[in-house]
Amino acid sequence: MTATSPQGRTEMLGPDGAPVRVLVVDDEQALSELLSMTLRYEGWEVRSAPDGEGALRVAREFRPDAVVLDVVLPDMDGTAVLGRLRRERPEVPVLFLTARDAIEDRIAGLTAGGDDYVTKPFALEEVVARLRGLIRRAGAAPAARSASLLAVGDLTLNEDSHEVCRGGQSIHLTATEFELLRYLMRNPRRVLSKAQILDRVWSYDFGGQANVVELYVSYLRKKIDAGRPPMIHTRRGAGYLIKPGEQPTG
Amino acid sequence: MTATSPQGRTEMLGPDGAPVRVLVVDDEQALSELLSMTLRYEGWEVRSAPDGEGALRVAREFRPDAVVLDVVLPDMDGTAVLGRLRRERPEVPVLFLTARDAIEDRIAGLTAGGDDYVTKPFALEEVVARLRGLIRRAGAAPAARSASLLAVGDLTLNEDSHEVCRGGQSIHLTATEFELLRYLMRNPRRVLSKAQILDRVWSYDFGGQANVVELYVSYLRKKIDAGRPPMIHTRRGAGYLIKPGEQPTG
DNA sequence: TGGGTTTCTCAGGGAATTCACAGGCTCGCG
DNA sequence: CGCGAGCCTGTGAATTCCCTGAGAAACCCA
Repeated sequence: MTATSPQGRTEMLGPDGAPVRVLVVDDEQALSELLSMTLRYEGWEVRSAPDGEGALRVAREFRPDAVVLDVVLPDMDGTAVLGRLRRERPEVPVLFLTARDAIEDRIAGLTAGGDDYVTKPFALEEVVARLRGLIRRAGAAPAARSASLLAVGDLTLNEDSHEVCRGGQSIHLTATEFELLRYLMRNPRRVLSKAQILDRVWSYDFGGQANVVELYVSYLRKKIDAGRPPMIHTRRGAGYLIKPGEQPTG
Repeated sequence: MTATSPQGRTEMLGPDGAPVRVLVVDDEQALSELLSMTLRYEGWEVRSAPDGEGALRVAREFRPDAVVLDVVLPDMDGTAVLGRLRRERPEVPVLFLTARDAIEDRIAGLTAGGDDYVTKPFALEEVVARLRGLIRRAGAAPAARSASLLAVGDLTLNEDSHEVCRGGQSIHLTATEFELLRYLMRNPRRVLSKAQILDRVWSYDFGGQANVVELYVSYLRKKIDAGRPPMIHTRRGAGYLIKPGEQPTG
């Protein structure tokens, strides 16, 4: 189900070893494309539809392993799409996209069966992570729904419990700090520019100063690297990267 | 996917073994030509368009493997071009060109998946490097997105982590030093004139003295060659070249 | 509604980097 | 052997880039 490369980056495969298929349903074209491209880059096969009817049509022949579904669609509402989708593919997990101020209990109703949701405007890293979680849990036998654990050196990050430890010691992070660390840890030993980080960790409509990234790197360092061999490194003029703290080798 | 010529220069080939096709979209003619020339010299097949409409027309029949896209175009903005481009070629990676001070609000959310960007004024070597990265990663499965490693003798340069080692020992370089070394190492055993180096490693609007090149070669030697068989050589009146340090064959 | 938490802006300070300048050195040629 | 163009490199100034403290605004939870 999951293959690990020499670099430690993992690629998800479907039940039959073929790439996972994801259906994106959203009527905002720009958003739909942003999502599709991002998910493709994760190695998934992606199809998209702009409305409920289209979604059902595509789903029938594409047979997706997961669906990203905007709750508000031009022709029918999320509940209806979900219902008719489930009639044909009862087991497919769904990630809902919803406005921030959506009615709470309605979402609760929608996501009853192990589904999940993110609120707009979302961070791409968030969507990818949730979708990975859904797919992983849907594919694994109920007893074997293992947590997905990222590790770099003596630093570990549990994507399910949001637990972060360094050297066995638990560390509390805020949501943004966690997201940033996850992105770094999913790309160990790779220089990530501030703009790249901004694009993936902050919501797509963030219009603020680029130095929030610096700020949050600073926060992370205080919590992760304090009094220890530093793992978060600055490449001046290029960006940041995370790698195991080198033990002084003689 | 990558063939090595007798000189050690590597040439990229597309998925089908044919040369990689790149589409350049920029309305500044001088810049567009500069880019096209440079990319052609890399061994790629290049077409260009001055505006969004032209870009879409060319893309349709040229079927590029990658696109270099100026965010600001006369007829429509980068987002619109991107959207319509993606509708026809969903998987094509895009390298955005943007003004330095437009990073925050324009690019945020634009660089989905594997896309990337450079800010004007850029160094040609930077554009080529990023484009190579995009094409390489777009062709590879996510798990196989290995780092691209340049090596000359016992000197290695990792383009992902920006790590440079000689004889297993890590060496810290500044951004400009790194860029210069990369250019040298991508052209081992080949004499590069100071003018060539200036054109590729420094931004195209650099207006300073030509002896910055001498200066930075000097810096590099101190870090790379210090107390070791020299790898960076001067060809008086011609330029510089890098080659493996000869072991004294006495 | 109120207090604690989190996110983010702003600005000052500090350090790394870039670059010009200029004097000294070297190589190659006459 | 001596000269001059071309190259090397020390010095130092200006700049850019990054870090971080302080505080305002937004958010969350009871």
